[in-house]
Amino acid sequence: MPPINKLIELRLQEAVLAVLPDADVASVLVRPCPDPKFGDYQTNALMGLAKARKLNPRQLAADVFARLNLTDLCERVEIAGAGFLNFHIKRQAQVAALEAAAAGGPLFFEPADKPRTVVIDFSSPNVAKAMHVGHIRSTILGDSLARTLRLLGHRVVTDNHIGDWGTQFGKLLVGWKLHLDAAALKADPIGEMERLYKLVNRLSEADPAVLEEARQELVRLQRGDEENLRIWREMIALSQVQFDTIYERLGVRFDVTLGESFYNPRLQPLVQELVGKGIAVESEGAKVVFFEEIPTLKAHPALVQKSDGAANYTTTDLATMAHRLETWKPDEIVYVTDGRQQLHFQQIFAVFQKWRSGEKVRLAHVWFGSILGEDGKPFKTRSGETIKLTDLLDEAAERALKTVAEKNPTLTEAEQREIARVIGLGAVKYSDLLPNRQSDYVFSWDKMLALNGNTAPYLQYAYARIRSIFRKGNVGAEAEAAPARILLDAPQEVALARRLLNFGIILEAVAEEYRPNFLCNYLYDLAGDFTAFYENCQVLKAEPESRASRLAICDLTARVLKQGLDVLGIETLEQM
RNA sequence: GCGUCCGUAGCUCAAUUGGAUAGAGCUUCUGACUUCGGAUCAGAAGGUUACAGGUUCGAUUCCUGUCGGACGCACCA
Repeated sequence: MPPINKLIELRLQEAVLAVLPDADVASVLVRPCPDPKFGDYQTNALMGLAKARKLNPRQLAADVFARLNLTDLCERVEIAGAGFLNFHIKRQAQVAALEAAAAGGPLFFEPADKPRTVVIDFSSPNVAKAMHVGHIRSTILGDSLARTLRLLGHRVVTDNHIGDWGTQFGKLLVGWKLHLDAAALKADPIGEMERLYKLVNRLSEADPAVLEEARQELVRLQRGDEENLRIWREMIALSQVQFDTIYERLGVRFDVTLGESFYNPRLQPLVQELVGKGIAVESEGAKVVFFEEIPTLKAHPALVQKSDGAANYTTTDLATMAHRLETWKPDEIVYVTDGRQQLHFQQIFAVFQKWRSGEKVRLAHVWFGSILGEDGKPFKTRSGETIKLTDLLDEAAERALKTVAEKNPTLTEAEQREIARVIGLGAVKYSDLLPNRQSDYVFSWDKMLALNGNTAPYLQYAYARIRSIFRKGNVGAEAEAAPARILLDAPQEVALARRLLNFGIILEAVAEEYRPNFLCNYLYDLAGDFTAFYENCQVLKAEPESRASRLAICDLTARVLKQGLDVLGIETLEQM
């Protein structure tokens, strides 16, 4: 059975169409009430419709109300305020939904009726550089969006667009050929490559001849010089080992990893095509696309070929789009990058409009703000270096370990370490996903690892506490909880049930707006509702019928918490 | 100069097509353990949503202006 809100929504849309046959009912949605005193669900869409048609909103609400038959689901439906419809769900309908989920049915969400194919481009680290804190938001956000869309039944292609081509390889090649420390490369390949780059960078600042040499090496690489290609491929391979290690640690998976260099053969034909179609024109020796018709881009033409004849990242991104369209025929391509690239994406989307105006694909730049230090400046080490991702994850686990050892000293050290790993990783991920992605946020170990407030450890604790009930009561969750009849007596039980039922609405909002923070806030609210239930409703010592019902409610809550955290890429623990 | 984003409680942050009384945590104060994990919970205090206008039945949300901040603006990606 579809979720209750969907059933109401469908019938509401039918009723609206009966009253206003030409209305666009896609925007006629049913939402949870902000305050339970209004009911369980509401719609405010009728006021919007009335406004657009200059109708009296209360009258429209009354007309729609007259066509609505919800007696099987709702105890009552009210017209309220300026034209809200408030729906009070029958207790029995809520119970039926809970029992269906407890009996193994879907967990308060259903697969999309129109599955889409979505390519998600995120993480995008650079060859020969350590992944640092700047990569974390893209990686975590992109992974979470991919997980959400997959759970909702969409076809998702995660594509890691590695930075494996560009001018930095001139300097790297000079360094590799003249200054390579083989032992250091073996011990720490990334560290050695970073050292080489910095070294040559310094040398070329002092000596123009070094800079020229780097330029020459780059040209040789671009022309296909055998030795340079070999070295370049080795740098990529060494870097990929590092990427794989970090992604495995983070639990992030890519379906496809194609570096920028993969698209090199397509660049010149692409430029020719753009010029041939009159989309790109020559300007100051370069090939440029102008946007006279777009006010915000009028002053910002896009360069697709530099005056030296080389393509740039705009060209590469366009070639990448073409490849993705041919390969997967996506309904949607999502780019998860920081907000500083907004102009760039406006440009390539606008070029794409001119170039492939027939394509229906939805292009989305899902951008995010910066991570700041406690001083409000970009997050760096004390000495001003960028913070390496491995160091960050190590420190998270270390800090978590201190707390675990203190709170739970009876566990073995191995157990403590595993718990600390999960908590530390969860804390880092959650603190990245919780803020509205477009705002900058201040990085704080103490806040993300706190056991109070809206944090991953708090949610993991809520989960562990539920699991503890089943351990203590010596009941297997499945065995005892599944067949139970559910009773909603205490107000805390009703509130918790209402929250559980809204899981699917939240998942859909996350997928629609690309905002996992909606889910974070939902899970925190859910944990709060559970705690109120936990404080007020005895489970194990309740009368048999009530006990079985409450165990089932506990199990459903645990499952939603686990599923929700999983969508955020965060693991749960049986004990912590 | 132009553009994008932002300005919400002392601090860090929320707020679901514009929606009903703007919510949390931290901090401060007051309480709650013969009860399932006190790694918890309850209560109190804290607001002219930067400012001034406008649109609307209704604005943190949309429009205009001012102030303040971050970021970006053709041959790096």
